[in-house]
Amino acid sequence: MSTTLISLKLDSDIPLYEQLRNQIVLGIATGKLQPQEKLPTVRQLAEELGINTMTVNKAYALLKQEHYIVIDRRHGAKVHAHPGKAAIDEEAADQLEQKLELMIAEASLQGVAADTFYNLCARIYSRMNIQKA
Amino acid sequence: MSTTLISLKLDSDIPLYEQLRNQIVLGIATGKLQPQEKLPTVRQLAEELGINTMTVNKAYALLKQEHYIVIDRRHGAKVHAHPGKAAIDEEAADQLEQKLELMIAEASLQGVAADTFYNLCARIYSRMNIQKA
Amino acid sequence: MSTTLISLKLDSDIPLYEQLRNQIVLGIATGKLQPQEKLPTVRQLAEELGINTMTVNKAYALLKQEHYIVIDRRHGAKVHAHPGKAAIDEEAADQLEQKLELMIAEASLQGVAADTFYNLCARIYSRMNIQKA
Amino acid sequence: MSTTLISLKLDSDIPLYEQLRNQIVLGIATGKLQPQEKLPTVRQLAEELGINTMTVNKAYALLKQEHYIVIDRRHGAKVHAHPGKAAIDEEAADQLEQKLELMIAEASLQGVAADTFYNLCARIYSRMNIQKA
DNA sequence: GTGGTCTAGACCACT
DNA sequence: GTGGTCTAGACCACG
Repeated sequence: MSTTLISLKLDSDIPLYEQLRNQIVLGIATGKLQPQEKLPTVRQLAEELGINTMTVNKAYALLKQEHYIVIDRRHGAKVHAHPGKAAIDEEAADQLEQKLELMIAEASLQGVAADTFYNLCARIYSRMNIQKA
Repeated sequence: MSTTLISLKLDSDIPLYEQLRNQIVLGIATGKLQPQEKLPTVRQLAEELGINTMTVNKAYALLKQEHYIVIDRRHGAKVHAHPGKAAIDEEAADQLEQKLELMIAEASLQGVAADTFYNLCARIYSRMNIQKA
Repeated sequence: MSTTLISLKLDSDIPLYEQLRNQIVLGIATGKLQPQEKLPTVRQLAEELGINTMTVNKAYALLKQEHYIVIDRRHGAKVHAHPGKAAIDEEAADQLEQKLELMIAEASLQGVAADTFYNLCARIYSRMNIQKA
Repeated sequence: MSTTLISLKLDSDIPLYEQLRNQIVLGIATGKLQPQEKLPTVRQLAEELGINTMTVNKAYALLKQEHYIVIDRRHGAKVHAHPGKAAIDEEAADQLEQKLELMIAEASLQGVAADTFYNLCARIYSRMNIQKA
């Protein structure tokens, strides 16, 4: 993983560990991080980013819990082998719908029409190398 | 406003004032709260929800700052008259794109295909009474 | 006084009585309200603006206290005869300086250069019919 | 930051959190607070000033929202790096003009001539270390 | 140790 | 009656 993938904003409202988690998720979805690819060790990544190892640790633990990565004692952390394999559970689906609903509501009230919103989605999809589930 | 509109989860990781803000935004976007409609007073809502007035106050202040509602000294808080009037600024557009990108990435990795995602969007749009700007 | 002079924003952060006071002060400074000119009665103005008489009353009392108007029991409220006559007292001068200092500070931090600021002042002066003191 | 920078008037009609915000803005504009400089912690400042932490918190939140300061989760609040970078938006410009108009009107009616007013501005500008944008 | 959130209860300004 | 402000003191999330 080239570290240029990760850029943290220290003064963001989003916690560092969450920014880190988000960017790794994005990396996986876009194919910049390949299935089975080895991630840097907690210590390496922490040093490169200039942040606390605890913070990286928390991000990795979260990613593991969400099945985005697997942690192997012998080889460290690796991207999960089968992206999209885990069928979406009902809870995650609900949460997705709620978040999307709020986002669409906000966009609409700011004057973003449905067409514009769909176009934006399409643009995002096209620039992601979405892995077939 | 029927209070059934609002339901707070006390054990959520989203702050109460933000949950409140989100649900009011949703109420406006879906037309359950009409433009110019009067919102409950800070005290009323706080009592009904069993939370502190300061918490409601913070939510109202946030909504006011975002121009979702206006505060009339004589009659309390009201839904803003012109939903969708305020043109989206560049910063908000960027933020929308980033949030949407992450959401699409997560959905994809959970096996939600683009088609499914678009259908979900369509369903959300159809149940909102999007106000013409 | 033509009432078109006054326009209140019911949802402003500035109290109604203060908005009213400000606009009358502006009217006097720009010459739209002439020295000795009779102001509407409290009741008239309140009705025209659709606000409470107490609010108008408070504005008039404030203007009287600041010597912008005089209140004559027989003829109601009138604009003070000698605008600019009352020499500025030290307290008012201090207050002016502090307010101006804060305003200049904010403007500067928002990227308004001194030149731009002076131009703005000049424009304001030119569109006021400043009465000779 | 030397605390002598801040002096609150408990009996003022300006809220404490706003006085605090104003004085910090002034400190930044005058260069007494340098870009990137660390501000006292919420607790420290509250104790020094003898006020509640929530009040300081509110002032900091306001300054953050206005982009005067940034909050770094690791080290607390700091003065923003680029003073004057954010271009003034139309709304802020309008508000500045209105406030300045009222101020000039009041000054004129108190016998402050245009020359005197310009001199006052010049004095204020000269004692500020206006940062180049 | 930092800021962020929340509570219970009080007082004030505005209309 | 409304929202706005402030306090004292508590707990939590983040790093």
